[in-house]
Amino acid sequence: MQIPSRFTVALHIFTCVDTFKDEYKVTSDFLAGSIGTNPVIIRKILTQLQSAGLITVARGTGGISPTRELSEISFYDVYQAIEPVEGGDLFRFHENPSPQCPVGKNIHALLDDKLKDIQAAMENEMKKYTIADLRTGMQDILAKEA
Amino acid sequence: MQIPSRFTVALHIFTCVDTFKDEYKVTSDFLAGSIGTNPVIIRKILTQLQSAGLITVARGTGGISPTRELSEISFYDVYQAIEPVEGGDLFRFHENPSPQCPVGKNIHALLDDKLKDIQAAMENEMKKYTIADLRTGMQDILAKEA
DNA sequence: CTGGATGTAATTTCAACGGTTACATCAGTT
DNA sequence: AACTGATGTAACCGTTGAAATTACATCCAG
Repeated sequence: MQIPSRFTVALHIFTCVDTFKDEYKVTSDFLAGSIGTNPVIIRKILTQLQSAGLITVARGTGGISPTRELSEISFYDVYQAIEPVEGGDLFRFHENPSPQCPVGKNIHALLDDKLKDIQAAMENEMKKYTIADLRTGMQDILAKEA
Repeated sequence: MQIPSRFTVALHIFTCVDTFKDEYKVTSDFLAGSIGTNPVIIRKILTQLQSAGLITVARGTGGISPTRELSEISFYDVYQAIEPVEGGDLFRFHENPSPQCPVGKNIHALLDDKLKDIQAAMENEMKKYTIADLRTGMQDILAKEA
């Protein structure tokens, strides 16, 4: 099972907003064009990013603004904003291990900390990258193209 | 989206096989009882573990045996055996970024290596744990219970 | 050859993702 | 005040995959 494309779409949104903020009015329609999807999909993701306090969205006129310095918005922040899994467990656990079985009774105690370690390793790596990296990375790419 | 419970089920299977190998005949029915699911689910997972070369399963009489030392079977080995995603990408990418848009055209170049880093961090942590850790961990738990 | 076990196809249920239409709401502009 | 263009959101659909279940063919030790 893969982490849904909402995550890469959200990163794409941040990159577009920063790249085009002085050049175009970056609306959900504009973003949908760049990303290749439906404006409603974009708006749903924008709503999630708003709820997480990462951006503000102006109604009526349109316009998306990050609420903090881009270097203070990590991939992990975006991931947490986008992923609806309550509890935040990366690994789904089978729900009915037998309480009669010595192994079934203790399998959670045995696995939980290890699974948390693995998840933490991923999340810590996510914290190392920020939207500012996307800004500079895209600027480099576009500078080389020109 | 969560990684499916097949993964924790597979780890549960390995733990049961090791814990009960001298005490019971560990069949798919037996395992289904401990795990709290259907024997066919177990058999499908056993088939995947066989295909990956991690275990052998005796037909007719039943019986499951790891093909290597438990310390040589990592969580990552199990994960790879169980997860059917071709290419093995953890992050799903939106499929139609616009080739007309400067950002859309370059978003893959911008993100791919970063996503790979994050995935690698998770997988490397998975390689640190082995089935031998489950053996000793479960033995400790059961020793304290007694 | 028979009983108990695995292998596997077929089907069902359920949930989530992504897409789409439709419409209410909002905020500048004229 | 009405218009215009944008966001917010509900409702629905199609597809996919997970997990469960039934049914049956196949295998092999005793």
